[in-house]
Amino acid sequence: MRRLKKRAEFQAVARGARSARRGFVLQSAVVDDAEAEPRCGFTVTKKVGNAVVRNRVRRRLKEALRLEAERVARPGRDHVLIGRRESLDLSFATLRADLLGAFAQAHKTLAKIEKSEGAPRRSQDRHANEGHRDKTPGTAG
RNA sequence: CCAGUCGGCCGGGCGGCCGCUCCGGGGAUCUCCCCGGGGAGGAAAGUCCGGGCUCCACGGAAAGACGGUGCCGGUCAACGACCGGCGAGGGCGACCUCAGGGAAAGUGCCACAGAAAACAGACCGCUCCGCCGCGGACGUCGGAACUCUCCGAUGUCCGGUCGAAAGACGGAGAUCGCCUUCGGGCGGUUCCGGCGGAGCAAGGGUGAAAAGGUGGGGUAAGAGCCCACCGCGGACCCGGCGACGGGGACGGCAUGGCAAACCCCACCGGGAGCAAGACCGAAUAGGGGCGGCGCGGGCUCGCAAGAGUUCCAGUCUUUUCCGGACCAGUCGCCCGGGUUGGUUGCGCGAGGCGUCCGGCAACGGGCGUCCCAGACGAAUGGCCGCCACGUGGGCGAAAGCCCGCCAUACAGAACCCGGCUUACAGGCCGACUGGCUCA
Repeated sequence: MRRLKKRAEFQAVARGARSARRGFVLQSAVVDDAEAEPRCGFTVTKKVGNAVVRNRVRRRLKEALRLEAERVARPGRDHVLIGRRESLDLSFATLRADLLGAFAQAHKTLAKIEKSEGAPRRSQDRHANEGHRDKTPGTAG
C-alpha cells in the first residue's frame, strides 16, 4: 500500500469514517477514482512520547499493515492510522487482529455512506480545502 | 581482603523468516526483478559557546552603546574548551573544590541581633574629681531662672530602719584622733549608694564580620602608649618566561566585608541562518537592473511662462565627522519576483584506524591503510529461537534443572565539525591512596 504524504490528503481522510481500537484510531475515506490504488498514512503526535517511542509505535503499525495489506486493501479508499501509546502494550498478534477488525468496520461504514449519498463524489470536494496551514505538531508516516 | 580516589571503555552476542533506504553491477524498459555492499549515539539530546559553509550589509577614521571573557604559560582553525603550573580552602592520603585586578577612583549595600556595621561608637562596665545620702506623694516660704524647671528650708500623710516605749534616723563595716557621765558622741579616712563632670576602650554581651593576636611593662583606669614573639605593609635582593615563591632594611598597626551590586581596566565581537542559498517548469499580473538625455527643495520677484539666489534641507548608511547613494520623467537594452512541486546544497572530512617520532601533557608530525548513514509526513525495522550476564522464586545433598522479570538504562541523525552541559539499568579494565592479614 502506498503512503500518504501531503497535509491536504490527511485532512481529506480525517473527514471520513473513524474506527477506534485500543492501540490506534483508523480513519478512512472514499476517493473519486474508484479504481485508484489504496493508500495509507500514519500520524503519531508528540503526546505519545519521545522520538524513540513514536518511532516504535509507527513502525509496528506499519509492519502490521504490510502483513495484512492484501486482506485489507480495497481500491478507491484512503486511510490514516493514528498511533497511540497503548499499542506498545499489545502483542503483535493482537495488533494485527485489531487492524483486520478495524478495516472491516471501516469498509462497511464507507459502503453505507456511498449508498445514502447516491452519486459518487466529485473532484471539487477533495480539492475544495483552501490548504492554509494550521500547524499541528506531529510525526506522521 | 576492606574502604576510597582518578582515568578509560562497553552498553548485549549468534541465527532464522519477512521488510525499508542508499550506492555499484546486471536484466527488463516506465519503474519492476536479481546479485554485491553501506545504513543511528556516547550522548544522535539540551541548543550553552566556538568555527566551516551560505546569503545580506560593507568607503574611511574616531567615539559610544551593548554583549561576552578574565591568575600564568602552553595547545588549538577557534573558543568561555583542553593541558601543565601558581595561589586559596578542604581531606590522614590518592585527590577534590574555588578564583582576574581594583574597596586608598567613585557610588552603594551590610538583614536579624547588637550600644555601635565604618570620618567608628559608648549599653553594661572600669577609673578620677565634686556634691549628696531614710524613701515617696501633696503643700508653704525663700532664692536662681522667668517657658518647662532647679536648689535650700519646712509642714502634713503614707512607708522603712533602730528602740520596750516616748521618740530618733546620714546606708554599712572597718580604722584613726579627740571627748566621755563608759551608754556613747564628734571629726577624718575607707567602703556602699545616688547625681553631675571628666577620662578609657581592657572586659561583658550580639553578630558572618566589632577596627591586629598572646604575654609582659605601664597607668587613676586604660590604650601599639612601650617591649618580645606572631600576624600585616614593605624599599631592595635572589630564583622563575610568567602567575608567583624565598629572604628582607625599615615602618609601627594603618587599609572590615561584598565587585555573581553599579562601576573602573584589558581583550574579543557586523547581521541572519540549510526553512541559508542555487537551479528547473506552466499559467497569470507587470516588477526590477543598467545605460543615454535630463532633473531637486527653500526663499525673493512676476498674472503666468520664467528669472534671480554669498541658502542646502530631507531619507538611508547603529552614532558623530568626512565621503557616498537616493529623492522628476522619458527612451533603449536586459532580467525576473510570489505560490506550489521537483532537483540541488548533501558529505574526502580541522575524517577514522594502525604504527613510529617529538612533547610531562593537551597536542603536533611522518608513514601505512580505509571510504564509513544521507532520510525529507522523514529509511536504518517487525516477529521469533538459542546463548551470555543480572535478579527473584521453586526443586535438589550437590552439580544442576524449571519458571518469571513490558527483565537489560538514557535515548533516534535532519548542513557539517570542535567543545560544554544534562540523562544513563548493568558491567569491564588500568593507575594510585589509606587500612588489615599472611609470607
